Formats: sequence, C-alpha cells, structure tokens
Amino acid sequence: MLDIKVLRQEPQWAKDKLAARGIDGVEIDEVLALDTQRRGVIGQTEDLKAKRNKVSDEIAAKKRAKEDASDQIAAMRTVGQDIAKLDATLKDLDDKIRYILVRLPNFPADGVPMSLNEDDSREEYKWGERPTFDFTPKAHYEIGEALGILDFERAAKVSGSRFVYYKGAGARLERAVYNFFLDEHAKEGYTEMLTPYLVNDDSMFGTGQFPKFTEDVYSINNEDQEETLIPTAEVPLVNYYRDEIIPSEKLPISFTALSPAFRSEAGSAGRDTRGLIRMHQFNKVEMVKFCKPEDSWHELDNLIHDAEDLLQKLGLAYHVITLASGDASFTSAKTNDLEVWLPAQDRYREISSCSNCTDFQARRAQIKYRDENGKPQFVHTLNGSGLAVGRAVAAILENYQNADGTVTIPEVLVPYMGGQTVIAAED
RNA sequence: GGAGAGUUGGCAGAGUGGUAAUGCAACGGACUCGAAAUCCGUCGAACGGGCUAAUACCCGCGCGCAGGUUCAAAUCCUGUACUCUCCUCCA
Repeated sequence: MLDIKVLRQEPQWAKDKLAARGIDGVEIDEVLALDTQRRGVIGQTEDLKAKRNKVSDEIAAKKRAKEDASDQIAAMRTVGQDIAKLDATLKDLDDKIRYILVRLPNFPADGVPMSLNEDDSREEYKWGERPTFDFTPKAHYEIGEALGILDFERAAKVSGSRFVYYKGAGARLERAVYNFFLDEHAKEGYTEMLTPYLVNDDSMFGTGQFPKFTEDVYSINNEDQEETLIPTAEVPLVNYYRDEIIPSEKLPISFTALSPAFRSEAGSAGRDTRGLIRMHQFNKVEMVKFCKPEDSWHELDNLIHDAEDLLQKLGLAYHVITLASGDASFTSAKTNDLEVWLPAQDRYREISSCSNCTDFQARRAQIKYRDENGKPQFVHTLNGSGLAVGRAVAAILENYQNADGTVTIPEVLVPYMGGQTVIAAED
C-alpha cells in the first residue's frame, strides 16, 4: 500500500510514476479529493468529541457531588447524535479512500524502464554457454515422457490440464533439485522454513494478492471461513511477521522455503499448454528478506546473486533482465528476472523473479522495526524465487539431453541422486 | 465435535458504567573518579488530525476484533477471531 501522505505532498510525481504502471491520474485526483474531505470531517468530529469528553467530566463531577446534571446530559445527547452522523460520513470516506488506495501498485524505483510494454524490459547481462547439439534438441516434456519420468496424461485424467506426475528418476530429480537449492541457501545464512499452505485473507492482503487478484488463486470456503492455497511461499513467509515490530538487531532476516505454489492461471489459456512451464501446482523454493530501508537495494543484489549462484552451479545459461514498470508485480518497486535458456524453445524463460517491495508490503502487513530513536518504522521486504523447481527440471532435461534420449545429471546433483549420473528409460 | 477459562502498555498485572492502578523494564537527573546500588523525575503501544523548524505542543483514538445500549463503555449486550485446560477424535 502506498503512503497517502506521499500522494498528498507530491501528487504530480506520484501520477508520473503510476502512469508508467497503467494507473489513470483521475484515480489519484479522486483519492486526494476524498482525503481533503476526510480531513475536514475529522476536524469537525474531533472538536465535538473533545467537547463531549470535557462535558462528560463535568457530568461525572456533578454526579459524584450528588448534583443535578440533566441539562448537560440533554445537551450531550444532541452532540452524540451529531458525532454519530459525522462518524458515519467519515467511515464512508475512509472506505472509499481505502478502496482506491489498496488497489494502487507500488511506485517504480529509479532506474526501472518506464514503460507499459514488457518488451521494454532491459537485459542487464548474460551468463554461460548455450549448449550446442548435433541433433535437434527435444522439448523437456518429450524427453520426460519418453523416459517415463513425467506423466501428463494420467495427471490430466486424475486432476486436469496443467498437472503432472513425476515418476521414478523424475520424482527423484525434482527432489534432488530442491534439496540442492535449500542446502545452498542454508550456506548463505537463510533460515529454512516449512510453512502452512493454506492462508487467510489477511495474509493474502498483506502480500498484495488481495483484493485485486482473487481470480488468480484457489480459495476454499469452509462454513464462513475462507482459506486460500498459497500461490507462492512468499505469502506465509512475509506474513510470518505481520502485525509485529521486529527487533532491529535481528535485521536483515533471510528466510527460504520449499512449497508447492497453486495458481489458477486464469487468463493464460492457450499459453505454454505443454510441459512443466505453466502448471496449476508447482514446486518452488522461495527466498524472502526483511531489512532496514537503507539496506534493501543491496539486499536485492544479494538475492539476485543467490539465485544466480544456483544456475551457475547447475551450468545453465541464463540472462538477467530488469522488468519494465508495467510488467513488474503489483507490490514491486523493482523486479529482476532470471531467465534460463531452453534449447527446444530456442529462448530464455523466466525461472526466478527477484523483487524489492520496499515498504509496500510492510505497510499492508504492518511489519515494523524500531529505528535509532526507538520509533517504529516500516521494514522493507524482498522476495525472489530460488528457484522455480519444475522449470529448473525442464531446463536440466533440455540442456543436458543426449542424442540417445538419455539425460546426463549435472555434477552438483549427482550426490542428491544417490550417485546416479544418467537418466535412461526405466520401464 | 463438546465444555470451561482467558485476551489490558516492551513484560507482568489491577480495574464490573464516570473515562486505564501498581511493579519490572526503558529514558533523564542526582550521588560517584566511573559503575552498581539507592534516591528523584519522565514515560503507556500503534494510528489519525491540527499547528509547526520540530521526534515540541494541542486534540482525537486507543483495553483481541466488529457492532449495539448510554450523556458517558476496559467495564453492560450481541457477534466474531485467537490462546489455554478438560473430554472426544486422530496422522
């Protein structure tokens, strides 16, 4: 959530920033007009409340002295009615302001390409050698199905499209990959977490998915209680400290967690219909950081580095891009995507998204620390995939495929595969 | 699933209609070469508004949350969330 004070004090700056995210300036004008009204009403109602408090003291004093106070009581009855009326107006204004405010995205940070077109995302650098093949490389789903380690058909029977069974060495490979990721993050000082996979609406609001993106997730209604399947471990990890003041000496805090991520993929019908790229349920190792505002840009670099390190150790070619303002997620001030090379698609595909959310989530989720003056301030939150596991498996299958249809296991994963160095057809 | 108890400031803990005791912690000062102890004083989260150079001052709000009754609610009423205990069930 944005600080309305910033909108109030720097309206033109805010409009320019949000225009690059597709927000109409009319909304800003509207929220500022409501804010002006609101402050006017607050002044009136608080004056009346001050008066009521004062007279109530007098009434109390008279009652104690066994004197008659019926005049004041009668007068206060009217005041009470006026207050009730003004408070109702105020609540209405608050609701209207909040409705707009919670739907405004974060301001893009300096240095972010200011464009609504995702093609204006900027490539920062490339790493690694793309593999060359003396045969036509197959897509990972073809390889996986041929080896009998991925089964999309039976998953479709049991669950529907965009689900998969990993089988045998495939399941083992998935496990090898995420164990490798978690172990590497542990070495970098991340605290490993296992989180709830069902969260409440307050949590979904805190990380910015609600109220705007309810159609992207799976929600479960039980009686009058609503829970949502997490679309990313970012939700339970960031909300871990919701409504808390973190002791400043604990910062920065780094969490990592493996979890399934559940996404409805509404609106992406027809895109990436085959393979592991776009699933309703996929595994992801997530990294989340909480830090002081002055450290967040440095921590974003650390986050990107920690994600890159995994790809480098796996020997997978990738590049790093800075997303254009219009393409970054709702909560993000700046997002750097890591895109891994997929030979069969002959292009880079997102495998990690690292974002600095500045104080945007912290304000929603009320996550603070005490500054040197002891005053509570919002922390900055960051999140990044480290990495998407299914897409990593897809990348391994495609980049490490051999002419005979087998797949070589990347060296760092061999210990995690119990010494197995090659996946060949099993059945 | 059933029954009961609870939720008050950083922590502990009073307060059953008149507007949040007290203790600890914290902060300032005194004493001291310095510290501890002691003494004196200050301080009650977070938030909103006003006035500002201001973290000063004034006001509102504030006793899990949301409503209601009342001139007035931590206190009474209704709903709800969570925690604990016992029973039941259970991986």
